[in-house]
Amino acid sequence: MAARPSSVPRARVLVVEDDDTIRTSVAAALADAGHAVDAAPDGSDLEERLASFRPSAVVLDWMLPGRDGPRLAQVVRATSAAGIVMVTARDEVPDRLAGFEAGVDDYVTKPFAMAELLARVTAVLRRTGAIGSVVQVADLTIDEEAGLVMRAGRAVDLTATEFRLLAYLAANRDRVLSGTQLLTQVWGYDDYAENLVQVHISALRRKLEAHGDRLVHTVRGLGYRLSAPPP
Amino acid sequence: MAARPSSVPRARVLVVEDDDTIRTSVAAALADAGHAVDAAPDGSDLEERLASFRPSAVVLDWMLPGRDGPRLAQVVRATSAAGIVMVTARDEVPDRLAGFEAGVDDYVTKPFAMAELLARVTAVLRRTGAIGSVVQVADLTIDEEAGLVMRAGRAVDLTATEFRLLAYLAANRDRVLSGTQLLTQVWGYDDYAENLVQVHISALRRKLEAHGDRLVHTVRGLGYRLSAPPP
DNA sequence: ACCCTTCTTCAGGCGACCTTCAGCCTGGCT
DNA sequence: AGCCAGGCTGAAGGTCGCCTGAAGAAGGGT
Repeated sequence: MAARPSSVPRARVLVVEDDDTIRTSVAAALADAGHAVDAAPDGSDLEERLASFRPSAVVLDWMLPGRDGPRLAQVVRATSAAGIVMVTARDEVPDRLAGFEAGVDDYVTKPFAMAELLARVTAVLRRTGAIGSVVQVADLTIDEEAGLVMRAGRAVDLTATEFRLLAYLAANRDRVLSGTQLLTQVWGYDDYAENLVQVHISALRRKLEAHGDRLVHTVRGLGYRLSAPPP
Repeated sequence: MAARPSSVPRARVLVVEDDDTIRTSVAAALADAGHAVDAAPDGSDLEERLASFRPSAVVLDWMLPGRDGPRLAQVVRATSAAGIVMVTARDEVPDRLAGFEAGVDDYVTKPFAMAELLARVTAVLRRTGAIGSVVQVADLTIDEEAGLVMRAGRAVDLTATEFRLLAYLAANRDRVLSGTQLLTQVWGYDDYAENLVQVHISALRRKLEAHGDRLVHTVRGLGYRLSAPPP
């Protein structure tokens, strides 16, 4: 297997599959793609594994001894934010619908190409935010993984808090986020701390909008929103 | 189209597909599922549609006249946070991989069951956290969660009170709401404050009907009603 | 131990928004 | 046509939320 570039993002992935051959090969492929992998033949100790291993994605077999796929999918969704990729031999439309109803993010039928499973797991990881992706808003570029922010081709120097604030705004671009929401999500505070958010928004604007239009919009009475300026 | 309760989860979905039959049926199915839908036969004006319609998900054909799927997928990812569901007739593993490399979230092959496409779009919407209560009346779209109001594809800037007023009218579309009712439900006032409501209705109309027909109708002696203009 | 950066709190000032008022308009009735 | 109640809207005052400079507090590095 070829050495992979060191820039490939890593995440923790849990594999639950009773077929030994499939389980080990899937686990090996995921590990080779740079992810940390945990594997189990059934879902008997799923809760514990979720709690200790804290996976960002779960590859789940549909037919399992003991509790089956749908039940387990609900457990995963209820107790973690992990994405779920269901793997199954059943390939009828009603089966797939049942899977999506149970809350899975993707559905792959056996036999499958390992590369495709990998691609789908990667897509789910990207979407759940487990992989820091590059976000672009107008001429603003935010590279979460590298911790880099650029505006109109020029690097912008942000403090740690400012960066987290901007990253959260970017992850929810075009949506209004209230002060309380920002405080809990960016700072982790439960109670509302006056104008803490205001001050940091202000600082962010000063740096971000030094050489460009307004990107952080305030929606009076509601909160703030990151979006491209109107033409 | 059947009437639906306004509490059903909804979002904005853009469909780009050159086959007229498929495009209209997909658009209809999505609309019937309660989503606000925009559709285009090709990706020529994709940027504009993304900027104005601000979809939370894009259903994208792989083979399109002009710029093709992968190119368009990259445009979507670079300039918006929308999830992407690729629809294609090509069903070889390398094709799928190319799709995922381009950054799509899911991949459906023709022919597909409409229910499955819906399920996959829903899964993507759920994962992107885009499901909220979106209400559409004629060419007016109200996204309560994002705090967004759009008329004929253009964002409308409302104050907090105007937004609450419109949201309440929309939640009770096609029903007449008295001044007192609006005052208690939107303002929380017990006593009737003269023409407070009138003034705000007036402001709402000025902004809403700047580029379109009348949507807020006054029913003399009874109150106001939000409904599509007669054809 | 000191300094420097960053985070947080405080207070003043400003502007947008809400509300009221007054005059004009519209539609329905006689 | 004329009248009248109800509806509409421009203008103005006051309030409240937001912005920002400045100073204190906390953490990290030398």
